[in-house]
Order: sequence, then C-alpha cells, then structure tokens
Amino acid sequence: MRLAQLSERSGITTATVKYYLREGLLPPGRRVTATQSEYDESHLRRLRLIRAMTQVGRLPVTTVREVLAVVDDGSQDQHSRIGAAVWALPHGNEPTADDPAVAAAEHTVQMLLDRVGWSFGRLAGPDSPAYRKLVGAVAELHRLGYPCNVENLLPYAAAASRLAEADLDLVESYDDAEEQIEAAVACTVLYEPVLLGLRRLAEAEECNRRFGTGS
Amino acid sequence: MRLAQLSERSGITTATVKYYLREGLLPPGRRVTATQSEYDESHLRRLRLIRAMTQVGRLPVTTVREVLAVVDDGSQDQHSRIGAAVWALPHGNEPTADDPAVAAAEHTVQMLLDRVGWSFGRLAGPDSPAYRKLVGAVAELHRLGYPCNVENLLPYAAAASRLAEADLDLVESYDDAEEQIEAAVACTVLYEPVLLGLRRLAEAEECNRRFGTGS
DNA sequence: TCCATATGGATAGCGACACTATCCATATAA
DNA sequence: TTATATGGATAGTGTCGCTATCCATATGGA
Repeated sequence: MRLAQLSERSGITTATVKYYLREGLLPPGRRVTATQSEYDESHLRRLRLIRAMTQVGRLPVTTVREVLAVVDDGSQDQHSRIGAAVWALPHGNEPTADDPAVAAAEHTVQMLLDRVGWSFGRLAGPDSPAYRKLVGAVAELHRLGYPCNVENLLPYAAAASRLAEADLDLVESYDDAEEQIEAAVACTVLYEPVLLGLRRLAEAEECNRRFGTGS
Repeated sequence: MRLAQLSERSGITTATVKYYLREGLLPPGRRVTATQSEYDESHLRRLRLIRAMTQVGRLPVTTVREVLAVVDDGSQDQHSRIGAAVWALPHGNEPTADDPAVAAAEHTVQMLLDRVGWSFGRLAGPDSPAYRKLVGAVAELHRLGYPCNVENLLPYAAAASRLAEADLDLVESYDDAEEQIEAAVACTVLYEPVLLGLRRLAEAEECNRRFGTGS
C-alpha cells in the first residue's frame, strides 16, 4: 500500500498523513526504493489510533507521541505496557504547586484512596498523570467553592471501579498482544465521551424523575 | 466593587474580564456614573462559572454564552432551567449525517435506552446535545472498529445513572434557586475530570490486580 | 524511450480561538 | 490639581493542528 491508498482507506488527506510522519506519530513505511515506501495494515491501525486520540480525546500531538512511544516500547512486558500506555494518556492543565487548594485536594484524594483500598503499585503513584489530573480537578472544585469531600467522591470511585472491570474485560477479549495495547488506549479514550454523554442523559432523566411532570 | 477589585478577587486580569463583558458572558455592572460601574458577588460567581466551563470543561465561548443564556432565562421554571442548562452544555464534534456508522450508533443507543428504561421527556430527546454527543461517540467507536454494543454500554449506563443521583442530591443541597442552577452546571462540568481521572486510576488498579506482581 | 504522475522531504502559510495589549476621552479620588 | 482608573474600541499575539506549495527524484504505462 502506498501513501495515496493509505490516505484513501483511512480517510485522512496525504498532507495530514505526511504531517503525522513528520511528527513521528506514524512510523515510516518500509522503504522500497529511494523515493517510495510501502505501508501496511499496521499503519492503518495506527492512524485510527491517532485519530481516536486527537479527534475524540482531543489530546495534543505531543501527548499522543508520548503515548505511542509507550505503545511501541518493546522493552517492557505486555501488562506493564498496557498500564503504562494508559498511564501516559491524561492531559489538561497540570495543577500548580504551592497552592493551598492543591494541598487540600491531595489530602482529600488520599483519604478517598485509603477508603476504597486502591493500593496502586508503580502504575498509579502520586506522580502519575491520572493522579495529578484527579488532584487538579478536585483542587479546582475546592477553589471554586463547590463541595468535594470523600463522601461526594465515593460514588464516583465506586463507578470508576466497576467501569475499569468492564474496560479490562474488553481489552482481554483481544488475542494479539499489540492489539490489546492499542485497544486499551483506544477504548480508554473512546469511551470517555460515551461516559460523559450517558451521564448527562442520566442527569436529564433524573431531573425528570424528581421534578418533571413528564409532559 | 469596581473592575480592579473584581479582577483581583477572581484572579482574572482586567483585560480578560473586559473580554468576557464584551462577549456577553459577564453581565455589565450597575452603572454608577457615565464611566464607572459597580460589580457585586453575583459577578464573582459568574466569573467562577465561566472559568469552570472554559478552563476545566474546555467549552468554547460560544457554548458558554448559550449555557449562560439558559441560566439567566427567567421565563422558565426552576427545574426546567436546571435541565435546560445541562442540556446545552455538551460540545465537541457533532456527528455528520448520512454516515452509516451514525445510523448504526443511533440504533445501538436506542436499544440501550429501551433496556435501561430512560424515558426522557423533552429534556433529552433525540435532538438534545447530550444524545447527539453520545451517538457521535458510539459512531466513532463503530467507525474505528471497536466493539460497542448494548452489552458493552450497560455498565456505563448503570454507572451514569448512579452518578446522576449523586449529582442531583448535591444540587438539591443548595437553597437558593440561582445557586442551584449554577451548581448544576458547575458540578456537571467540574466533576467530569474527576470522573475521568478516577476511571484511569481504577484501570491502573485493576491492571495491577489482574496482572501485576505488585512490585 | 518518453513523460504524466506519484513520492518523500522541506518550508511556509492558514484559520480558529482565547485572550492580551494599546490607545483614548472621561471621570474620580487624594 | 493631577495621577490614576474606567469603559470602550481595536488591533495584535501565541498556540496548534493542519494545509498548501514547491522540488528533485523515481516510476510505470504508452
């Protein structure tokens, strides 16, 4: 498969594919002559993964590059790579240090994690993007004066726990190791808008149930 | 309170406050002379709400304007406004019509909603942003070849349902009508990164439990 | 053999967006 | 009186994800 066909089958313009090549998101094809390369199905899958992260997950390309580096890192064992790839995913504003709201948030999060008994090994330590992201979000809630204590967070943690089981089940349904990692990344990202959309629908439904006349 | 103090207490530069005034996100202050206005606590709360939506929710300003229009719309009753404000919140790429993946997604979503028994009145019909967002997300999963049938979605819907109860409980804990609406919007937006962060931590935890040696 | 077409590579430009900086006439507070 | 602040208008900035253009080389069908 050459560039034009790769572009056609993926629905991405050649200019954009070249851009991804340039940025190191898409590995170069197998050089068949000095000025031509051959691409295969793995390049198609990679393009899908890139689009999932950029278009759906709205991750900046630098983050995508970091995630893909982990996906491609053959020096780690399979399970570490799944964890590490998801590890690298989060984005968004990092919380600023030396902020009292951040310290309070960190405390809240620690109590929550104690309460639900998440031990996190090296995959989700206090330096992991997911943890930082969570602390930043809780800090923002504190800063804006909205309630966010352990009691408020518990239902969220319980929900997250059940979703993680479903997610990992789905990942384990793949046989190929490479596809498992890609699925872990893609599904983590792609199910986010699903989750947020369902939550909003559920809020509307609950609104109706509590207040609505139904009309 | 005048502009400089509003800026200082909110931590937003005067230039940006002026920008929000210009864009119609922040209502003008009470004109005290020809060249000066007086701002109050409601302006501070409004600024917090704007920042929650723009900084945390990453909503474009046009969307923020639409949401705030509903928040300020006195012609509707309280409960409709809560629903309507959350209704207007979603953003992101609208699914393109005449796409087979969208049709399939719509079918899947319909079956899911049947299954969980969400009736949605006028708050969450098939034209609501939340519904469109959900369909678009499911379509993207289909398009990229990842499994997303009713069975996959059920745990997500169940989780969303429980979270909605917690969210509405929190909203109802406010006494003031205006604050209830603001809290509904703010908490819907502000708890999103919390939820996504917890989900990623939970995935890491589940990864550890299934595969990890712990070390 | 010839030549339209495609390729990889490099570089510059674009459009959207959320601010940000500057300027100005007026008005206020010390 | 005079330094400072205000509302208002307008233009500029920086980031980011592409997109368009150009070019020397190579291919492959007539």
